[in-house]
This record gives sequence, structure tokens and C-alpha cells, in this order.
Amino acid sequence: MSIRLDDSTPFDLEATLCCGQAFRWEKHSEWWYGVVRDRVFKIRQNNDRLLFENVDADFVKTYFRLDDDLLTVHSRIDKDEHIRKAINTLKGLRVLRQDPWECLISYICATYKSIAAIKRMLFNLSRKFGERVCFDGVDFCTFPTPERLATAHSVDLVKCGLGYRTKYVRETAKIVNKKEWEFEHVKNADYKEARAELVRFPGVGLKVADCILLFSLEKLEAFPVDVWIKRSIIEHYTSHFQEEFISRTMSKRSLTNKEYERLNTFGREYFGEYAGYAQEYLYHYERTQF
DNA sequence: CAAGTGCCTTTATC
DNA sequence: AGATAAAGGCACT
Repeated sequence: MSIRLDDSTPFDLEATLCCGQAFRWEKHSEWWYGVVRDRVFKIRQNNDRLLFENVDADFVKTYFRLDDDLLTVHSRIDKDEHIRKAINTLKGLRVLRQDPWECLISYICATYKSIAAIKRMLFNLSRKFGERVCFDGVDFCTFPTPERLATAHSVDLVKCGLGYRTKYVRETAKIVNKKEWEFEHVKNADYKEARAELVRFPGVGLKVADCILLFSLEKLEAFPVDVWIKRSIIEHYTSHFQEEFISRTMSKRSLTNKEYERLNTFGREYFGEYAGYAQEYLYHYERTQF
């Protein structure tokens, strides 16, 4: 199966899967292998051709957000020379439409960890609590269900390398499992309301909530502020803030909620309805330049 | 080689 | 309100 990408549909599979938004994709000789819910499939890109197996075209279009008019997105967030460089370098990078449950747990695990470590944790979680699925002669695992993680023993979660995140994952899984948490409801709420819902989960603060909203709940205006984005904004958008705010934020490693809100609000107001895309371009650009 | 730093932060406590 | 510490463990310097 394949899809032809026309000029109005730029896409860069490699950048999209390597920019640190999803953690469970594996590359085996030219093919990218992914597990999304109970589905295992592989995909590769040959210039304007997307080739894939074990999945239909509609799913590919949905998951990789090929329905986003990326050229429009580019022109809307193209506010200055700096973001323009990022766009020109990374054009084709798309936000994914991930599964909200997996995204929620993934970003609870992501706090204060490197991407390599996050991948390791999620790999361990899936191997221990997910269902094994063989595809193309390779073993994969589905992501554990809420029920499975809600009833998991703490020691087993600790063995996955979760550390202090263990209780957050367990408690969050219990909430989602028990009172049928409605991700659809959050999806339909507006940005601020949706974020307020998410931060009620243990282990979910403003930053983690913004990641979940952007990557799995259709909130393209969400603008997660991590250390890289903080540095990027402080460095390239200095004049948009008071001197005192800049020096205070630069000298400390972590952000207070108030400082987070200031940077987050700047991002959403400055870049507009597709601020999340701007964030992804700035983030990946910051990490790969140098 | 030991020790320090950083990691897509949140929470508890002062 | 706002600052500060603590929380796995691993990679890197």
C-alpha cells in the first residue's frame, strides 16, 4: 500500500519520528515499525511516496496528521527570521495524532528524564505488561491497558525504571480504569479547560498536560515549555519580556507555574492557533543545530 | 576514576 | 506567594 504526497502535502517521516514526540518507534533496515493500540505496522518514505504494510491509508493519514494543511501552518507561524530558519530546515515535520492513554503515561514518565531513558522505560513497561505481537518475524508489544497498570505491583513498575514516577503511573491508571475517564470529553473542551482536567492526574503538571494536549488531544495551540524551549525563547525572543524576568528565569533550572504560564502564553499569543507546531520546530531545531 | 551535571518536571514542604 | 529540596538512575564530562 502506498500514498503519493503532492506538493501541497510536505512530509518528513524521519523528522516526525525522531523529534522526540513519540517514544516507541523502531527502525529496522529502511522500515519504521510502530505499534498503535492493538495494531502493528511498518512504514517508509521514498521521496513523495509513503509505503506501508499491515495498515490502511486512512489510518496512516490520521496518525501522521496528513490532514493538516502544513503549508498553511508554516505561513501562520512564520513570524520572524528565527522560526523561519527552523521551518526551512525541518519542513515536513508533523505533529502526530497519538493515543491519549499511551501519551498520558508516556509524558508522566518523561519528567526529568532523557529521551533515551524515556524510551527504555516505555519499552520495559510494554514488554512486561503489554501483549506480545509478532510481525515480520520481529516481536513487538502493545502498550499496557489502564487495567493492567492499575493492578500492577509497584515493585514490577520500579523494575521498569520508573523510579518515583511509579506511584503517579499507578494512581493515574486507576483513575482512568475505574471511573471511565473520557478522553473524548477533554478533546471537546477548549484548551484551558482541557488542561485543567489533565493536571488533576498525579504526576501531570502544566508542561506534561501541554504535551498530552498537543500530541493526542487535538490542541494544536498547546505550547509545552521544557528547558530547551525556555532557552530558545529567552535567547531569541528576549525583547518580548522584562529584563528582570529574563535574568531570573535564566539563573534557575526549573520554572515556577507562574513563569511557565508567562512563557506558554507568549508562545500561544505570538505564534497563534498552531503554536504547538512552532514549538515542535523550535524544539527540534534547538536540539539538532549543533 | 570520582564527582558533578543534566535530563521534554512535579510535588511536598517550608 | 514563592523559594527550595527531593525524587531513580543513567550518560556524559
